[in-house]
Amino acid sequence: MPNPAPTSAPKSVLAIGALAKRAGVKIPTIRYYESIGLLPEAPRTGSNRRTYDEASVGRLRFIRHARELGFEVEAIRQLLTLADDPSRPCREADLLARAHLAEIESRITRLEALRDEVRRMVEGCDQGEVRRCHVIEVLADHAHCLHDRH
Amino acid sequence: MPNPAPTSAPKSVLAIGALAKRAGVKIPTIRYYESIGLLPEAPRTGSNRRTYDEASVGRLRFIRHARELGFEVEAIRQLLTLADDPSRPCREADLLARAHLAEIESRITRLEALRDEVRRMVEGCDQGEVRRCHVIEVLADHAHCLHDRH
DNA sequence: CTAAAATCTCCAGCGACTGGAGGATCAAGA
DNA sequence: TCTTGATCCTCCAGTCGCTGGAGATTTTAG
Repeated sequence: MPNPAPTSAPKSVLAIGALAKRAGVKIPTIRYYESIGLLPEAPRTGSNRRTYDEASVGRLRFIRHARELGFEVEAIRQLLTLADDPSRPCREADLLARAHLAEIESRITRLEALRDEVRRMVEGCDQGEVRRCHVIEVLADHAHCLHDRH
Repeated sequence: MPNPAPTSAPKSVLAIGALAKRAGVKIPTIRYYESIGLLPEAPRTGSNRRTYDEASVGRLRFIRHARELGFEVEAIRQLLTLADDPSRPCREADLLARAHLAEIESRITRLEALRDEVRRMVEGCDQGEVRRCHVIEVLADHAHCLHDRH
């Protein structure tokens, strides 16, 4: 009895380990995402193992990518809701991303001030005794700093 | 019965709340620092309240400042050990700070890549439907990104 | 004297995972 | 067929650096 669609694309049902590899996240992270509702509850095999498909890979990659871009889980939850309903206006996603952009820029600014501070600190060190150590001095007294806020 | 030293310079013994204000940290944070050994155990009054002095203000400011500069608690612990012994060569403090500087610079670089990504994402949005939303697209597919690593 | 403010200890929670214990199940080789 | 090792399951505890609440006590101001 010939198979109608011989070796027809193995349907690609993935175990959690395979999904983890494909999406580049650790297994416990996947279970964690499921537990907080970022991923839907995966269908189980008879022996209670989670099963995934290609769509899962996409969704998980979406999440991972958003996390790498620094989005918080709550923001991702909103983005996923948006992404799941393609007919909605994307203004919300846009606003989310814009807020995130502002946050990133602020972080960069603060880190640059910080970098200047630490650089000054390191450059002022004459490698002598701690007694005269610029690093220690600066840490002990904010007045040595150029910036009020780090 | 006259007091031998009548109101002689209040010795400036600080309660935890006063210390918190002077050093700019919250009260539970002070207790937390004590619990992890960043601050020594404070001497107590008869009624079990912690007491501090000017030196405590300095030490706590040192810690807070180092935290603001992004040092981890473990690094601060080391720095405090160094600062407490002014006769030691400051090479260790210098190395610590240099390692920290490298870390900061790396963070800035990664954040800049991230910022470019998100900026591109936002600028590509035509405010239409999610169907065509650049933000969603980029998040769904890393291939849209300029950088491999964020 | 009383009422409010400050402090105490203990414990739980945040976010975003990470890892281990102890047990079940699967896939492959001898 | 048996066995070994890999993979999976759940549950729970730990990470880091705090933060805040409950409930009890003590200090301070009016």
